[in-house]
Amino acid sequence: MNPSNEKIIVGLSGGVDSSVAALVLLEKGFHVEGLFMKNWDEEDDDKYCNATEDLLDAQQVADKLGIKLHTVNFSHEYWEDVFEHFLSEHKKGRTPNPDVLCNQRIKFKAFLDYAKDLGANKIATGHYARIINNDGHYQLKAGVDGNKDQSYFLHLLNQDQLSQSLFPLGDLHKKQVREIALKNGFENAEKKDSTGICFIGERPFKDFLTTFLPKQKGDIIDENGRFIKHHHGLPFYTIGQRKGLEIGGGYSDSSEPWFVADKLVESNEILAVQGDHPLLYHNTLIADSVHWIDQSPALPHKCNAKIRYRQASQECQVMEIDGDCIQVNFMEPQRAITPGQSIVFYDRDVCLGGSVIKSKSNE
RNA sequence: GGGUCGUUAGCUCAGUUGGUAGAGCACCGGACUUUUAAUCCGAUGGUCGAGCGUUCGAAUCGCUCACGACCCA
Repeated sequence: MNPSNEKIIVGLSGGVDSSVAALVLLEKGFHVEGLFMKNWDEEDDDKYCNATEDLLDAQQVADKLGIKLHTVNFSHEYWEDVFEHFLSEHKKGRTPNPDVLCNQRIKFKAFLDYAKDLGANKIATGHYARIINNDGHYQLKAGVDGNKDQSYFLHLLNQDQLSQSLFPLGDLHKKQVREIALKNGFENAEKKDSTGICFIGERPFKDFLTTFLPKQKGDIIDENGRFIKHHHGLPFYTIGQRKGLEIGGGYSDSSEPWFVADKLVESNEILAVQGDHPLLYHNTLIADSVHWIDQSPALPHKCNAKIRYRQASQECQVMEIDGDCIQVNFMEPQRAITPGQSIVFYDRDVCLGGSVIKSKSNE
């Protein structure tokens, strides 16, 4: 197909990445338009809300590129499809990853549908990942820039979604992207990468959760069941966490820092341990809601996995328990396996899919 | 009633032969990072229980008092 006959709608966030993505597509000859999403309703004077200035940045880039910029508000969809799940998971003592769902339900669903209504053949985003078409089977591959690879967040996409999406930055390094932006006079060329929950942004997480979840105090106990002090509520802690436990000296003979080893939902207790404690390590986990990007590999399957974004891939074996549920055995014990987080599988740089961690154990 | 040992940063403690104080943890800030965390870097923080002495100079010696722990009556 001749690129000039294809209309691509790029998700322009106001950041460098999506801006350069749009530019790359233009240079390839596509007909490009931009779409700015606002998915989190908040007062414009909120100190953490940058939506207004992000839109200005997006508009500046659109003007510079001479493309049309649409805007849309998916706050309702975001709340219902992503945020409510996020809150209910936290209430159950798990640590969810909202951005994984955001991609599946918002950017590559609500956004995709909206773009097609605008006449788009495909959509594009500034993600650092690659899509490979193998005779009609779409593969998701890690971005060439290993430091920025975002395939972890995209592992819930399916064939339909991948077939209608483009990641123009997949073959580029972040450094190159900034250089391109600079060369083209984008005002956001030096803009700091956005972090924090997608669309909500970076803000003090505990304070943020407090506005949505009740504070149910409970006990922090050590491995012998001894009471140490109170905690502020299970949702405000994550397995493996150090900061925020507020455990100073004097609770044991050791002066090593304390970490959350487990969250005991039934008794509303946190189990804390000191230093690089064995209770922080497990070599097996159970996960459900399995999603494979293409066909399911024949199980058991040896591959690599990440139990958190930006973690080095770990060797493991995936075994089927039933259709939706798997067990993963690691070659090396893993620190702080966290229920609610996604485990994402890779064969080399090909992302196979992932699953939501349910529990951890040792064999 | 007598005796011993304690009382130093938010917490637990270290402070050499007396020369106006350090560590770990916690807290705070920054870097990293489209989740939560981890990790790394940095900063704040003490009139050394109180008072009086000895000394050129005391957290460090002496005395008194307060508080705490333990022991003996």
